[in-house]
Amino acid sequence: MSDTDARAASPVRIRHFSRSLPMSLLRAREAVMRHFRPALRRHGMTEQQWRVLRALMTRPGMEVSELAEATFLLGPSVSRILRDLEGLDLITRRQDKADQRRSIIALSPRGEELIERVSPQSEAIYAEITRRFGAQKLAELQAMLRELESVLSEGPAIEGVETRD
Amino acid sequence: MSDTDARAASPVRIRHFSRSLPMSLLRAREAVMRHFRPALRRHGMTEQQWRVLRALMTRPGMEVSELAEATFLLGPSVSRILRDLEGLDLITRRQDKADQRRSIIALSPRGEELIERVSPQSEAIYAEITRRFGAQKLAELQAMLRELESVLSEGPAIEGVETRD
DNA sequence: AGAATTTATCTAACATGTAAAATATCGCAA
DNA sequence: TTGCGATATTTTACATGTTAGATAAATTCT
Repeated sequence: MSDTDARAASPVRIRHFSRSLPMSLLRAREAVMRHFRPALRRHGMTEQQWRVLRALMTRPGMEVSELAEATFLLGPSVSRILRDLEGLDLITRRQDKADQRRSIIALSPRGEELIERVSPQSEAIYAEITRRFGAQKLAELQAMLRELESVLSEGPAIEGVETRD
Repeated sequence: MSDTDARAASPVRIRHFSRSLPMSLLRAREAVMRHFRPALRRHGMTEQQWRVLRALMTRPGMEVSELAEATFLLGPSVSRILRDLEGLDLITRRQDKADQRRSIIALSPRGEELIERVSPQSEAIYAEITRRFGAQKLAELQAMLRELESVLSEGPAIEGVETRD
């Protein structure tokens, strides 16, 4: 859903919403991801699989719910992706002895190899993005994004008029 | 794909990538969209359908490729969404007499009614987002996002090392 | 001890993202 | 006039986003 200007009598009643906030965020993200995607494809990996593998690098083992949070993926998506990664022998899964509802997910040796091969390219791309945009500006943008997220996640949900259940 | 710090010998070899640029953009967008989604659901509409209908408000008729650009949706997605919207009687489709390959898409009367009902809620939500974050800061954020997109869309694609076809 | 509630994860179903390919139409050169 | 390349859109196939619900295990209460 996009933002709108105040209703006006002009023919263009709502600003061109490709410049709304959600759209701007989407376009910016696509402009960034477009550069990473080819490298991922060369290694037969999707963006979401990469996010999972990257998250698993940070610790020797993670629970599924932790992975969902770290990767910002929905639960059902993580379940399916883990199923595929397990089939590709890129991760291992074991049950938590203390709580059998939980699984502990870890990188397999093959998964670690793949990460080793992809990481240098990922870093190189990010370095070039930083160079083009400017490290100072990037830090400012990150701070603003963090603040936007924080401001909107605190306090009550915003509802439109005519709320009904 | 996420950003990375320079390789380090520390145990945390790559920064927690939930704070990478792509992830930050994704989280920020979700923080915004989370407030819009309930209102859309109350009208039985998905976010993408709303984007298409909103785009159609700006002109009496649009081509499919124009719609894809205005809504930042991929061609196959637009095709499917238009099929569904047509089935819901929210849009009309006619062939361009000058070029029969092209379709001209327009809002139907029902579509216009729906937009009239949803728009006030959308605007109210956006106004509250603006109030919470600050209009000045929002403008700055928009400008930075636009610049990021511009910087990354000009010049050559960035490729990682070991490029091979 | 047993029942009820809560929690963690997975599955189902459908919409959309994405890459590749197919189909129809148009424009241009020979 | 015909053939070829380009263009616009749709379709196919598969991955993921999303909501809702199912299953299994743990915790809490009676």
